[in-house]
Amino acid sequence: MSTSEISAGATEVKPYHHGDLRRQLLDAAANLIREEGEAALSMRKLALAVGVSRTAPYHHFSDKQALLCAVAEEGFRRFRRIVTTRLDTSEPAAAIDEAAIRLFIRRYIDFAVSNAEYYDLMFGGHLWKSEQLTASLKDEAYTSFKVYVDQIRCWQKAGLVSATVDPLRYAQVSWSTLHGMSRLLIDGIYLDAEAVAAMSDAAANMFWQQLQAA
Amino acid sequence: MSTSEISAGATEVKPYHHGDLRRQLLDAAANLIREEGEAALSMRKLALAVGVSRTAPYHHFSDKQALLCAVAEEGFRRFRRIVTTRLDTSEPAAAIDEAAIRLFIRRYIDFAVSNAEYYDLMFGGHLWKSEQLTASLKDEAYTSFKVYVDQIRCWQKAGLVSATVDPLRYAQVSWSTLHGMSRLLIDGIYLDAEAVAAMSDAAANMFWQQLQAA
DNA sequence: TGCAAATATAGACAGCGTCAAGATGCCTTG
DNA sequence: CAAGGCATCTTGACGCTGTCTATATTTGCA
Repeated sequence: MSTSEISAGATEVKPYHHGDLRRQLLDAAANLIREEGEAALSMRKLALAVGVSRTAPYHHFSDKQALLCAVAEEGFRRFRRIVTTRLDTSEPAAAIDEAAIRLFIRRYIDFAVSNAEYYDLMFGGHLWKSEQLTASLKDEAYTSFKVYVDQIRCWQKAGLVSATVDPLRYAQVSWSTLHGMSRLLIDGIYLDAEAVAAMSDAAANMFWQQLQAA
Repeated sequence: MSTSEISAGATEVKPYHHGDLRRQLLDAAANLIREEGEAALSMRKLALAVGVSRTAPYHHFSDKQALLCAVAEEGFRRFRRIVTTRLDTSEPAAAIDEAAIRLFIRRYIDFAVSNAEYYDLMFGGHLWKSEQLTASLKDEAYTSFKVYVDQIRCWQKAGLVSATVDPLRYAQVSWSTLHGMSRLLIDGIYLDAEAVAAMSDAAANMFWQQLQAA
């Protein structure tokens, strides 16, 4: 029973050239990481999962690292789409109160937890320490942060935030909080899933208080 | 030129039984991780570095995981020694102000950054998600956190901290901030080493404000 | 003295990332 | 329509990894 015999009977013929490998590799990689953890991802398993030989992926990604970078970029794309919707629904820069911050925090944490396989790659040391990360990825990350800082500057100019707040420092510290909560949850150190909402709200309270009077 | 000939001339004889393997493995592991990163640590390189055969370490640690757990435990021991000195120098629970918090934060961040090889293992997902981490390690971590929460409760009872603060939530959020800052620095995402002090102080200001009036 | 336990060793196996050489199909240019 | 370059996919190979098994050496206790 050769492959061609099977193919003749089946609807799928599986041509020599896959045609959509790059896309499918990225998706399969994200799935594998989500289900079995980043450590369990191997190029060989990945190739097997997609149904090609072990070295086929190397025609689309120079490296395992390059593949992981590409997955991370995908993650940043999703991240931007979710987090930048924080203002778009309401007025440009008019509405900023504790509830708005609460919503933003919940969105951030929710993204991190439910897209842990991407978040790990995006903000994990593995890629950032390697010096091999794509320039575009670096830009993407820095831009995201800069947008956050500028947002605060904007609120400050509009008199919605205390003038004594240093936007850069506030951004660094508050992002640290969000990142820390995300990491502790993802890494399984904070286990109490019910407490997430309460923690988020406590953080919102702290941020808001800081923004109002420093 | 056989080994025994060398030994005859040298001061070190290198007996069949090493005698101090476990200790030296732990130290060498920490050094290797510090110098080349956690990913670069292999049991074989470790054995080579200490001067024994590749399987010798398995008589002291059942697993690579078990060895990493032991290194992490060592880290917790150092951590406790450094961080719990926050009050011991001053009065029991009398002195608590922004300066004290600032000092505590700087100590925490400093430990994390200058002992990154331990911090990674102690609070990294690698060990915690694996379900294999030692019970004693888990206890050690939970105890550290509980001490932190109790400290705040104590201050609150003494009227040094606003009654509206929820000690548990505050502890969770503030630890998240410290952990987040540490991770971002260790992972090379926050590169500006000069900003660390400013960030720490900004965090202290935020914590203090929260503790005073919630 | 002798025997079990602790400790060290070499050998072997499957799995990993990745390089090199060869096979196959697609697309363009004549 | 033919030819041939190019992207893609394949198998083979190498050195590295964690760890199992079987064997050797040493220590310490009966």
